Amino acid sequence: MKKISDSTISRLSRYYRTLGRLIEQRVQTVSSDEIAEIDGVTSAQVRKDLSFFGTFGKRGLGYNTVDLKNNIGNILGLFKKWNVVLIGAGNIGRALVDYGEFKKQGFLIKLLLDSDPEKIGMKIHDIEIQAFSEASQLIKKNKIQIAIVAVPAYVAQDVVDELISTGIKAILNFAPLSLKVPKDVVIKNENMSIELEALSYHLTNKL
Amino acid sequence: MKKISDSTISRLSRYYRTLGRLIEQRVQTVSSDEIAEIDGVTSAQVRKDLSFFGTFGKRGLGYNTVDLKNNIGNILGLFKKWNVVLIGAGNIGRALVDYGEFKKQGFLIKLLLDSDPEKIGMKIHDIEIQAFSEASQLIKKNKIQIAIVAVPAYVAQDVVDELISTGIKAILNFAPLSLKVPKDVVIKNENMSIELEALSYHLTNKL
DNA sequence: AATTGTGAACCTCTTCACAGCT
DNA sequence: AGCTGTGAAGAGGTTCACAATT
Repeated sequence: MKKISDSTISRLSRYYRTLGRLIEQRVQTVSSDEIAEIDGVTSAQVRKDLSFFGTFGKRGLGYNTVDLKNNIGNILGLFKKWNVVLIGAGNIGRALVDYGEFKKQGFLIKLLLDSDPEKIGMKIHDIEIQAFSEASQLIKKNKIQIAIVAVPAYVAQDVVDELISTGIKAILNFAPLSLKVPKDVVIKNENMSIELEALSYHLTNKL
Repeated sequence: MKKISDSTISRLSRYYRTLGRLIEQRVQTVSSDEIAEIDGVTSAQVRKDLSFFGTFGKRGLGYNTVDLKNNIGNILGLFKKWNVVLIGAGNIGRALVDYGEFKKQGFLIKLLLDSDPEKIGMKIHDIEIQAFSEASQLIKKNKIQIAIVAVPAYVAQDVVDELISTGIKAILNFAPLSLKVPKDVVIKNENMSIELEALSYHLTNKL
């Protein structure tokens, strides 16, 4: 399949949510222009993004909201269930377990690992914290496909290396540094500090 | 000043962290090649990013780590203190207050606002939760410059409109939808679901 | 000899504009 | 008449490659 840009994928996620809200409002048909307006992009962008994957609209009429949402859901693989391991039971880790949104979308946190002996055996929402040293067998046993890394920066690369050696191919990294992964592994970074620093930059230089 | 791309700004944040780690390791001089290698970009990219703001290196020698870190810190405005209001004392809000990293970097959460009467008066780490209805005067009194929005999607646009009317020009949004802001306001989105969905896409289509 | 700083070439993503359906 | 789908044009970002400097 042709290489699709990251920006296209993240816009598809946004259209998907937008369609969800439109459907809640009983809207049955929508034009690329309307989606574009809601999500702050151009209508050509919306049509181009969709065109990489097929033709989902009717000329002259627009898109059926329910159909388009299902099509995007399929493209993104959102109707599957994904088993997730979360490494690091600190503040961020805890918030992520609490955050119900993931579960609703099919990302199931099955495993909670930490290296701190004090934390092992404790539970967060019915999930018991287990030792990171057991990662390899637990990840296999629980058929985990996605890892969320919420550990301090100085151990993050080691944790990721270990995860990759157990066969994990998709990682969401919260540690504030760039991690090295082989090119068959996808890693996405979530870094609140970087976004805050972008705000700092704009306040400093634009005003 | 020439328009600098968002990607340049976020790479500068990453170089800044990398330089911090190098300095901890007593490294005094670094080449664009070494920074590039650590952060997974090309050396030309590093030099080009820096060139928008000045010339910080010595040909043949590279960059002094401490000087370069300070220069980038100044560019990003990281040596200022920023007063931050956090709207929404739910899971994410709570984790953000707990997360000590912000404070270290000069982002001071001064104000915690929520609309839930049950929560008002409660404290998180010495910060009392106050009513969002008081936003306007509290934001002015506390000289707040940055708002972090961690409220449910369906109220996020109203919250943001209210914040903008009080004069806020920089917003970090955790609600999973696109928000409309005037063009003199900077808004950055932090959306874990979108990154997870990108992982879902890659697992679904690449394997 | 090594490494920066940068114009030019290159590549990728976005927007335009219009033919083609409904 | 209205709106999609898309090739072509345009804009923007990245990499190349080399003169300039230490």
